[in-house]
Amino acid sequence: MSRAAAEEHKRQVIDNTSRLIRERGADQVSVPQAMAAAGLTHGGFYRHFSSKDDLIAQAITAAFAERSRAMEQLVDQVQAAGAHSAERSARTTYLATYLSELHRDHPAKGCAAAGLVVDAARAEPGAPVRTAFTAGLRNLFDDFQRLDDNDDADTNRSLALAELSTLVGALLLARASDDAALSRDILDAARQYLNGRTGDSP
Amino acid sequence: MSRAAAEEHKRQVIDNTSRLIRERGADQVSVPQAMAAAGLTHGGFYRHFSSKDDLIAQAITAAFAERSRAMEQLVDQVQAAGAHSAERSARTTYLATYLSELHRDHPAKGCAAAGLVVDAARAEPGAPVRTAFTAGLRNLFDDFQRLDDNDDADTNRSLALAELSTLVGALLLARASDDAALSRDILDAARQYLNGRTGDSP
DNA sequence: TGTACATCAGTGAACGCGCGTTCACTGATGTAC
DNA sequence: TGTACATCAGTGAACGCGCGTTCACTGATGTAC
Repeated sequence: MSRAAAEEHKRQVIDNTSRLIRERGADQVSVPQAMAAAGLTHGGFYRHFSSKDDLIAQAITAAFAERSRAMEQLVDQVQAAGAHSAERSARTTYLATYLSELHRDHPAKGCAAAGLVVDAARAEPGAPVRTAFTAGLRNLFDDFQRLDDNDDADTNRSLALAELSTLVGALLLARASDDAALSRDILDAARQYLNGRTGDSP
Repeated sequence: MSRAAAEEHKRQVIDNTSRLIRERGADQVSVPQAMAAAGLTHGGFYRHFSSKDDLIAQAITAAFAERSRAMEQLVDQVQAAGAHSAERSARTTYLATYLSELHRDHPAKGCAAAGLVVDAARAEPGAPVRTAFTAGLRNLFDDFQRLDDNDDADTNRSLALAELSTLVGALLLARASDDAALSRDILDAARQYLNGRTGDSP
């Protein structure tokens, strides 16, 4: 195989792993599985990664990057669809998408913060997994804050931290609830709460 | 050993496991470890539990029950300390305690919903682990709602779902952030957000 | 452009380890008379 | 109250399994001349 092919294989392993870990958690994705997801056997793993932890950290970074690109696209789409107050509209769209049953039921392609927060929380301080998560999270806060920018940047940062906390908490609780009605109620309550806060409604 | 002693051993295994899984996650607590935490060897495990999953489900139930008792005590204390508007005060106290660095740094004795949400979310629908979590969560919502009861019960339930989502999300993100300042900012932002919402201040 | 050699991505077998679970056994507790 | 037996909580060895990691090997790609 060519070196370009090897690079492509590595990219595929990372991308597929970034989905697998959001769905099952890092512990439930083995090295053989991560390699198999890219059509490879496990033996060559250490040509690309220094350890399983190394792969997981890179997969976390990739998950946040993928979501950041999706967020940019959403903003572009809303702005292209015309309309003044495009930013507020992007925010409302983001909330609706984030708190949808689709997002709840498909963690593999979903929010990296929600999908990986516990894996990061349970890692040792200073571990690559944790620093990768923290960097991605900081980026997510910035992206989210940009959705409803206003004059007071400090207030807004604090607001972004709190609102994203609500999004992550609601999504996770909705995913864990083994009762369709309760699960939907949690998503609806969070959407109402966040929209009501700014006087916006879906 | 007497049968009473056996019962006591079982209780100890469940209680210790309920702390271990909140700290490390269910996957990171082995049957030998759970037994050792009660001073036993692993061989006798299946006299008490039908499987590891059975123990985990019971430990989840125990974790929620333990927290529910703590919440009752908090309400009693606030009410005993006198004061009209005792309920609003109980709410503020609960928020401050929940979003404290102490709670963030000690998941083992902390909120069961935050500590176990991902373990439940990753379990199969209908699995004992999930139904135990859901039952406990429903109870937690009820308890929390009672902290700031008002006339409109429906609005209040929705509010309780959203506010608890904020608490859980903020606590988890604060635990995962590998940066002391960011971690504190998240807790502070959520507390401000939730207190500002009802016009209450710490 | 063609040949000779070095590189290295990927394979598949193997390693030691801890997992959940099973089982034969022990001996104190509880029961029947 | 005392004796004989049944129960069963707990022990420790063992099981098959999948894990993360290592390694000798292969053969196509890339480099030097």
